[in-house]
Amino acid sequence: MTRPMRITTWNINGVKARLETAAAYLRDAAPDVVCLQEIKSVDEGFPAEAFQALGYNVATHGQKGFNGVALLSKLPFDDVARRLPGDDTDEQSRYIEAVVSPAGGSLRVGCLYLPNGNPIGTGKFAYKLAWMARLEAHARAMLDDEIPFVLAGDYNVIPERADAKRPDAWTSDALFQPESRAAWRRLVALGLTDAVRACHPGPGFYTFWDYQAGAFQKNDGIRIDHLLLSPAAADRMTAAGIDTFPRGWEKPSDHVPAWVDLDID
DNA sequence: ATGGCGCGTCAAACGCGA
Repeated sequence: MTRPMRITTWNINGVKARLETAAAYLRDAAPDVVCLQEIKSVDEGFPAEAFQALGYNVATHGQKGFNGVALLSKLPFDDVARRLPGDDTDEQSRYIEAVVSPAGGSLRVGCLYLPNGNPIGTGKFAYKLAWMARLEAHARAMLDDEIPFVLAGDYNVIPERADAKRPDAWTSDALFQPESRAAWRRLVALGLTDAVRACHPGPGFYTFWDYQAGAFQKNDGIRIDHLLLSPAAADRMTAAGIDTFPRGWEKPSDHVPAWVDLDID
């Protein structure tokens, strides 16, 4: 029995500040494909060599100071796209996708950093909702073309009350607004599978804990990093989970890795 | 209930995140 392909998403909150932490995790967990968000680096400043030394091919879509996403893959990839379709004026680096082709069939992997959207009632929240509509249209187009895919990243959406330790603390936050949650539900309703939720039905699974107020020590977390699978990808899912332990390391990101295993070797 | 952090930019506070 061959090892399944593991796809991991991780908002690392600054690739340079997190290089040692990320390398230690990747050496140990050895995911096949990694979607990184908030690299906070331009492409030329991304430490690609450090990841290549761990056996990864690297593609980045960086930006100075903020945002920025990257794809790492042990298998070669092609058809790299660095924009989410639907708005040619969007200057923020929040999306990169590529096609990886294990023996069992090719898979398109989209790595996304969905806008935070705070504070609500501003252009930032409108941008979040517009971005989600573009993501939905893109997912719909891939489904229409019968392309197997995984859309993985920091969605900045708390889907349900069970996805927060203290849901009432988030009611006025863009991450838990009815409009944000409705847009998430529309995405799922296309026929996509929330991998971690499908494998872990209960509460208490979080991917983010604020740096402040000892949130991690109190397990005062939220689940906002997700992997959505197309039907064909979901048929191949063997496991999914969240690796909480890097949050307890020195100089951690405020997010932790979430992953899915697909049997498509 | 409250206060509480960290990163990048740039060289002191400030924007931004969630």
